[in-house]
Amino acid sequence: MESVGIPVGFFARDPRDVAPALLGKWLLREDGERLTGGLIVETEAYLAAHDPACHAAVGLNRKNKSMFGPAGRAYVYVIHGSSCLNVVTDEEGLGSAVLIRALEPRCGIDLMTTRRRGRSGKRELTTGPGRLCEAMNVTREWDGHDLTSAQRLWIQESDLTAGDLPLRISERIGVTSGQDLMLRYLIKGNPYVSGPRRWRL
DNA sequence: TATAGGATTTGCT
DNA sequence: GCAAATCCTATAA
Repeated sequence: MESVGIPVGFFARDPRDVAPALLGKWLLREDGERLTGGLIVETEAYLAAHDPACHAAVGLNRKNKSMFGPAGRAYVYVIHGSSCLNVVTDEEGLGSAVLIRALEPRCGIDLMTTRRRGRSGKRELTTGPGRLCEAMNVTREWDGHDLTSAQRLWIQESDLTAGDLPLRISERIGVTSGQDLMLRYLIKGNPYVSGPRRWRL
């Protein structure tokens, strides 16, 4: 597989457009000679305006500043002890992102299993935002990393076209505000989407 | 230094 | 399906 990044312009638009377009794309991680990663199957959009659940809603601070940076960069935060990976969207300064919630694991399964401390269940590897970060060794240190760079941690095109995949949209998971907003995007029927089975049918 | 809270995960019923 | 564990972060004292 050849490493090719995605142009910044893909990310520099409304997260409600970016989030569904990311479905079916690769999220890859290379450290040393070891490649891990998979196909994105579930995302959530966090909006720059009128979205109380978005971390940018409180204004720019030390923790969320990368959210206001250039599109295509990583925004990594920690919650309940777990890291979560986002891609920054929109024009610089607005403060929006897409949370990557689940992958279909494809590369470096063994290494990801090790990082997940032996949890080898098919849905225990990269199903859930905290789990996929643990499996791919993504921590807060990756905050601000350029995900268009095709190096070390990046997103790239696959053979799949997001528009051809069966799309389902729902409320976001876990948020305590803005629950009514339909901003979660998933590949319908994909077994690696988080949550109970009925939520992905 | 103490405390509350959160875009989670896990285990048990 | 639910509740507890976990644990970092921010805020206040």
